[in-house]
Amino acid sequence: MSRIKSSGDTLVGEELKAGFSDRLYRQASLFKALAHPARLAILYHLSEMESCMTGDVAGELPLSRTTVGQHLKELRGAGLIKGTVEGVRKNYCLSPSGIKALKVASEELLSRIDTEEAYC
Amino acid sequence: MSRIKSSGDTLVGEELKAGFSDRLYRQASLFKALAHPARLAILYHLSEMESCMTGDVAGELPLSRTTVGQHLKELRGAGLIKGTVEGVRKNYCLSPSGIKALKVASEELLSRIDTEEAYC
DNA sequence: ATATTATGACGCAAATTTACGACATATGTT
DNA sequence: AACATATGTCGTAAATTTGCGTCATAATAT
Repeated sequence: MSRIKSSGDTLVGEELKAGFSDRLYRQASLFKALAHPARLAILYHLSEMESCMTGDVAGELPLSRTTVGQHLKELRGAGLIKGTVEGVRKNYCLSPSGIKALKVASEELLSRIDTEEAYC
Repeated sequence: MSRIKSSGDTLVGEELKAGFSDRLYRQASLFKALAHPARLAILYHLSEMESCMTGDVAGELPLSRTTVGQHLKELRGAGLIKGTVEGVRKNYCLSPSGIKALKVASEELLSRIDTEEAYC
């Protein structure tokens, strides 16, 4: 690895990792946020509920509240969801801008690699 | 791992993991294949070259030949690329069916979570 | 003030991923 | 046959991810 992992992590600043372009790193982290069934489940859940609390989701998934909290944190870090405090609880919902970024990234990738025939 | 990784692998068997639906697991593994800059770089490279050898890609990336080989293996496992033997070397290229599956998966996800306004 | 409730943060263990060097194998060359 | 070339496999080390229990904190309720 030898990757320099700073503190902020969320949307901070993409610091000089090994040798790939920032764009690749950015795209990869968006997809990484989708690379776990629990996170996909959370996104789907949020799309149906329009908003919900950590405890809520935890009840729906085969995972502990703490673990769900971590996945929520990662989704938030990727910018795909955001949360607002509402008294004791926190309300999470999909973040239009993050979803948009994901859309752009996947469209860019797919438009480049989409092909009808195999060359080998 | 502990995953039974058979030969054909791609859409094989999805055996009993924790508690999410097979569909979520399948989608997640497709996205996981895209969750590393090196793998994205390989896909982009293949889209430009139409086909290429392991050694080739390794030359383009800041990684050893062995490591690139592992990433190629993962992409192949996800069904996104395939390779044909050509004498001493192996030729890799994008796999239309795998790309198609990815396209379907990301379209499904995006159509479900796409939203104009934030609910919190 | 004292419970109760909902969360995030911290610490830890197990499982995975990532990266590589050293080998083994197979195909062409000379 | 002896060599060089292109790959895949194995073993290993380091870094990350995943999952979860335990605490600390903050907002309500009693």
